[in-house]
Amino acid sequence: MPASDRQGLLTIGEVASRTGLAVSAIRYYDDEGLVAARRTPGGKRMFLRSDIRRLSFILIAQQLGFSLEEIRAQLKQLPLERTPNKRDWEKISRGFRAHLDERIGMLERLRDRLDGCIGCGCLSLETCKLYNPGDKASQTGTGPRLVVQTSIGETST
Amino acid sequence: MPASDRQGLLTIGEVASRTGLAVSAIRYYDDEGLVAARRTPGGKRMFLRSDIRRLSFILIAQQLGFSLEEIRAQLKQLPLERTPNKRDWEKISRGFRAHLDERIGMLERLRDRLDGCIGCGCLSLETCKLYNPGDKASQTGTGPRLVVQTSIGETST
DNA sequence: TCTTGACCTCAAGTTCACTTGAGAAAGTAG
DNA sequence: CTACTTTCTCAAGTGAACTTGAGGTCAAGA
Repeated sequence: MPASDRQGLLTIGEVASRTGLAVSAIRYYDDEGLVAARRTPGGKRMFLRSDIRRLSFILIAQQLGFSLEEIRAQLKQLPLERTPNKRDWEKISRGFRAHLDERIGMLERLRDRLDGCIGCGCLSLETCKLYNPGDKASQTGTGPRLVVQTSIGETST
Repeated sequence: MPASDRQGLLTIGEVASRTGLAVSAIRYYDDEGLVAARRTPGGKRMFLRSDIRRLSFILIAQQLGFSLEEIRAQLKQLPLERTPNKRDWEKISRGFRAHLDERIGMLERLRDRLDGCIGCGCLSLETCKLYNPGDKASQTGTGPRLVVQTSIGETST
């Protein structure tokens, strides 16, 4: 029997063409636990329609610069084995929105600073404190710490 | 003679502690042509003070998700061998600001879309057209194309 | 002069997010 | 049943952005 028998489940190829993702990428996300495909007796992956939503979320969050690790943390709030409901998604999207706001704020702060620097004609990132408020940045940590910090590690809710 | 003889030039170690970058990273940027250190007769890298500015720019732009390749393109507008002046930096920072605005706009659009989805309680990324306006995204290109596209490839000025 | 620390080069290793390839099995169309 | 497409696993490769390590040099202080 063709596609009608499969209880609304989708093959990896179908999911690929629906999301625009490569089949290999979807397999990778499955291996990494970002989605949880079930299997046919023959061992083929079958996806819930709601998995498309998960994958969409992954794509968008990635575009925003979140790592798969961070995205995985967000998605952990969703049930893997049942279709997520309203409440489930609301929780995620609220947290996501918070991160968006944070990121927008960071870019705006940077832009405004930059405006100031253009205004004074220097773009002296040292002087304007856009970068490395304390000069000796190397003492404050391993990597460089900027004013524009991101961090999605902990959900601040 | 100690640091006073060096005509205002900085060693790689000094640059590292000033910028918070690892020495190895600075060497890498030098190899990649993102900065252009001169050398002492003995072969040691010496940097202009203005190179700190270049490196600061690299750091900030990276935080915003620009690749070294893209950053290199921006920095190409600066003279490598002389200390960049007001005008030089103004040009860069204006282009940079444009990219910031673009990125802020993209995030705001996404946030507003997401608000709508939270409002209707679905976060149906498919339905809400946040992602893949035409469903069959795979036909519109190789990778997934989102509403939130970035691209800094061509400077639109 | 000797020693120490900062610096050098070059090759190889690392992490992330995948892709590619080989070889095999599953499922569908005729 | 045959042919063909899709899918499977597993290993290895890719590119970006560095880091690490080995082995050697340079320069300033005791």
